[in-house]
Amino acid sequence: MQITRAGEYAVLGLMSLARHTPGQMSMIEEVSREEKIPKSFLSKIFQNLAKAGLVRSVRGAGGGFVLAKQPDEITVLAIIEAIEGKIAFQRCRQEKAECEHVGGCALCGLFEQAQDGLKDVLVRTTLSDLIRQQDEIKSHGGRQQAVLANH
Amino acid sequence: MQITRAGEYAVLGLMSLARHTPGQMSMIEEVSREEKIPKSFLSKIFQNLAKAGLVRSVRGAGGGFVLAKQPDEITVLAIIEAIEGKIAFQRCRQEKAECEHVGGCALCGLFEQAQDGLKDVLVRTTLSDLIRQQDEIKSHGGRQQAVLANH
DNA sequence: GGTAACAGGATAAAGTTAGTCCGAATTGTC
DNA sequence: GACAATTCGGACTAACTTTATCCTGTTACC
Repeated sequence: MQITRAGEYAVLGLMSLARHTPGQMSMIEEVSREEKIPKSFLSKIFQNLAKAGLVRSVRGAGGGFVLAKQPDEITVLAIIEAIEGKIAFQRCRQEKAECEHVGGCALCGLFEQAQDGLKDVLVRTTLSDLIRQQDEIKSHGGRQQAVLANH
Repeated sequence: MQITRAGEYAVLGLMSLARHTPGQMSMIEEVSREEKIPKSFLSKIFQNLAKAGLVRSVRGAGGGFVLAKQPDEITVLAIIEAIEGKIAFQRCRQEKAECEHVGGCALCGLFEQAQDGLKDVLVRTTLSDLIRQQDEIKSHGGRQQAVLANH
């Protein structure tokens, strides 16, 4: 029951892109150094983000990655699902509506609710929200609790 | 990002116990057959539930397992955490308040929120809620959507 | 003492995670 | 056109987790 590192790195990596001036290319090398993420792993992750249409990649000298959308149009849910696939707690609903266990479907219903609660939080937060929060944390010396910026 | 089978089996197994008259022993064998869960695996799971104090085990002939509390005192969260350990999405908050990634703590804060949203759903549902819902699903021929019994 | 039941440890196969490595393709520059 | 910079894509791997199974030991009842 954890977010994978790949998902975490994806969000951090995109935050790094978002902090740059819009349209400016960033190289894997840079982002990797900035966020302390293994370079070759990050490169794999960005490949998938490109496939998902969240970043645009440009090869060759002077190439790199740019956000494909505005930071406030990219939700954390979209990023995580791009890397980890659709969030799906329960096994049953996916294909058939009934499961073989006696109490199965009551449980599946509950898991669906739980999953929705989770998604709800992740879909309400965008890259720009995260960056704003991060700035606040930094400017207050990190002494305070996490800020709940979205309402 | 999934509930493990062990966690799922634990809930189903306890639902099975809860359907019996209070105080009546159930054997692994029975529950295993009823819920179609591998016997030896289920036995391991119940061992852990016993350690967590959710069931009482009695050895020897005529032994088995009984719920250690009333079904409405056992939340799904308690069951899942007994089997899978504390739900913890984020890595950072656990020990140190700061993480090394640049945008790290903003992200940790978000994950904490998401995790709370999830826990909230799981803690509001007890074994008896699940059983009630299951009865409703069955009595309506399973044609309807999952019932949201808790408010 | 025999049988029924859980306890607990060892083991194992399969799947997932977290990377690494390398050659190929693409682009800009001289 | 040669060369350097950079991503793309696939193969590979080591470690860990999940999902079990099996065997021996222990406890309780008769």
